[in-house]
Amino acid sequence: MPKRADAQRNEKALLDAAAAAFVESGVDAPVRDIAARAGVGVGTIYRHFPTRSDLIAAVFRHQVEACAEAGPALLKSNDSPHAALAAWIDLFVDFLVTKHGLPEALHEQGLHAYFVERLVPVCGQLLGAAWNAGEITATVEPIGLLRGVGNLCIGAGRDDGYDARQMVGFLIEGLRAPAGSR
Amino acid sequence: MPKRADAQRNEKALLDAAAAAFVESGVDAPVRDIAARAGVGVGTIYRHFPTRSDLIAAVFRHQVEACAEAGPALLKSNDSPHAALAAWIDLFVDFLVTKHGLPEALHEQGLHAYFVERLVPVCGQLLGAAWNAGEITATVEPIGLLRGVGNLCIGAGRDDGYDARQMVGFLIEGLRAPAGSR
DNA sequence: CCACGATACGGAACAATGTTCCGTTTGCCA
DNA sequence: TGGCAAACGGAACATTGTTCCGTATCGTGG
Repeated sequence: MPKRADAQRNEKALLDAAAAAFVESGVDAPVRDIAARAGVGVGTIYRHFPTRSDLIAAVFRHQVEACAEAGPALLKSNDSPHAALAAWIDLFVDFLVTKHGLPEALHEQGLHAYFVERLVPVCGQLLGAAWNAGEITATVEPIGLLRGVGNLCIGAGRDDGYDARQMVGFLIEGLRAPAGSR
Repeated sequence: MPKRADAQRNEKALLDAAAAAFVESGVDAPVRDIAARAGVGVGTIYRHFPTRSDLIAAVFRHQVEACAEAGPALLKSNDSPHAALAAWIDLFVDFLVTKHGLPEALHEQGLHAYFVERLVPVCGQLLGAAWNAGEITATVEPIGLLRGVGNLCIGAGRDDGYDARQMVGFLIEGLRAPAGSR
């Protein structure tokens, strides 16, 4: 049976309010603020999203999806698999650095599971292709690489002297270094 | 004028208690737990260490100091400045990965300031030497590199599939990549 | 059109945590 | 030993995520 009309309305209002709050105050925006913005009580949030992480995941689902789907496409449109991997990671970084607080939130239980489930297979495919092409000789777990990149994005966009994109660039470039030099 | 005897005693008890709590529960150990361990009230903690970050900094001061002092020595004992840098970063990583929660805490205001103040100059010296030797061609801010390494250490030592040391290895190796390939 | 049961809602209440405040206790010196 | 500055303890406050339950609302069967 379909949800009640008010429930559907509230869910959408919550997603909109959360998105707005995340833009304005970062992903750490307090649950109460989001509830107030949506004009509902906190209980309503928790009925729709059992955990703050679930709400965050729901808000960003579309963008994560888009990122995941871009993987195979990049593999086709790039001559070198390593270049495709670099381009894909770039997309991931673009996504992360524009969401204040998301990279740090990525360590929360539920959110972490969601990102891993959706993105690790894609990363694995790109990494595997680069390995097969001989562009990478080290044994790297897809999940390890993604977590590394996610971690490097922590604190990006505070315009102090930290350039997450540059650091990710080094990391990806380092993957290519010949085994002998490591 | 020297501190009162009980104050001195309590400060030492607090440092010991905090160190023990950090080993057992990580750097996130609640202030109340530390106070209880030391047999003092929370007010006493705040009189000695205005902020939790100050307490953390105090507990690890010796190790940070040792790390900082190792920099110039490594520069002398290594043929290549890049190798010295790698060795020094290794020391830093060793320090971080053995302290549950420290890398994430590194973003707290006071703690961050302390680490930056003490370690950035050392990192800058190693980085400068590698640059002068032509082993690094990119322009990298010492603070950026340190933050990157610190970030990569987040979540290390939970023995899930994340190998912070490996990621840091890639990052440092990536510094060396010729400018044309970036 | 209305009553009624299932569904959903609101927000008070709880737990955990960092931090502040202030009445009380204690060390030290004259 | 008396007194006071220094230090103490822990209750109290603010901020969070989360849970709970009495109340309001929706939608359907009559």
